[in-house]
Amino acid sequence: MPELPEVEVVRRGLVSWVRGRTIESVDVLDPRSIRRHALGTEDFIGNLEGATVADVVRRGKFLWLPLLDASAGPAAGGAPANGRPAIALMAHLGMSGQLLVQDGAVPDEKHLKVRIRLSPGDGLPGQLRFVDQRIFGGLFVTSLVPTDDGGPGGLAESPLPLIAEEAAHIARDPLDPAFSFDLFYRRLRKRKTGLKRALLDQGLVSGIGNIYADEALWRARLHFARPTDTLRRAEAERVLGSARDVMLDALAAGGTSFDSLYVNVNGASGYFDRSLNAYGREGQPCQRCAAAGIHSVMRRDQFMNRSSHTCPVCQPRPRNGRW
DNA sequence: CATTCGTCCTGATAGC
DNA sequence: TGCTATCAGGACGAAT
Repeated sequence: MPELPEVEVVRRGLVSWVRGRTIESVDVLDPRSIRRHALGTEDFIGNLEGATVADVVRRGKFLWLPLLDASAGPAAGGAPANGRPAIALMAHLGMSGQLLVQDGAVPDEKHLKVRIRLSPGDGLPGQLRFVDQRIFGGLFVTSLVPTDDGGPGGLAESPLPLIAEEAAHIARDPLDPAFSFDLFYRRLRKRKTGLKRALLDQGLVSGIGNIYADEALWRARLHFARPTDTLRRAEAERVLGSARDVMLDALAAGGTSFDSLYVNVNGASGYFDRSLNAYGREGQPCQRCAAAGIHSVMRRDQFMNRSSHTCPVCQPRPRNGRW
């Protein structure tokens, strides 16, 4: 389940393999994987073929490749005179999406959805492949628009102050140097909802999914149903700091691979799942309580149609909790 | 307006 | 063995 650290691992991997290369041809093997491209398969392919990958940029869990259109100079019309990319290939990995850099001789993956053939590079693999089992993820082409907040964000600031239109509503993430805690806290306090709902809301803070939400809440000793409008500043700082720390740890470990669906661009899994303290630990002792000599068993609750893992001792349920 | 809910999907697994 | 039911969940549009 790719969340921010996993997407960032993919982004870093892609940069060295695809930046500066030209898209020669595209096969859409399953149109469901480009359903967010409203104009259809032909238009999708037409936008990509002949374009050159200028960069690989991320905001939250959205990843995109700004494209330079070689066929369209100022004379061809439609292209920006300053030579800046106007469109991007957008990717979201959803639940099970993978972006793999593969040699063309490698047999098609079972769930290969889109194949992108790249211009020959010096010993570089020839294809970028989008593989997705559950089809919650997808690819589409989108416009690049000016950002109103200084840049796309992420860990590697793009030199271009442009953001993919479909990612413009997404908030900055806790690892982003330009993330504003004050803005986050102000907006959090106005919400009438539970803390985990807020952490999962990509418009408030991005990059956090179910796994890292549970880990951040556990580290901060806060319950998922805690009403956001009662959170003290120190508590909000604690949970945001925990989210940042756990995602930095995961990034250093190459990402989490809980069920082997997530892999980096070379198909290798991260190993952060060995370090999880909450997610998937139902019925096992709470590590923090055990270290303090207290007996406590991690529990799992259904919440928002997904699982939430908490320690009943160090993350007590609030009396006026909001599910 | 803010918030919550239903929907999209497949494969692993449990239970009979 | 082979069937069915259940579960996993990110993001968006619809509903409240």
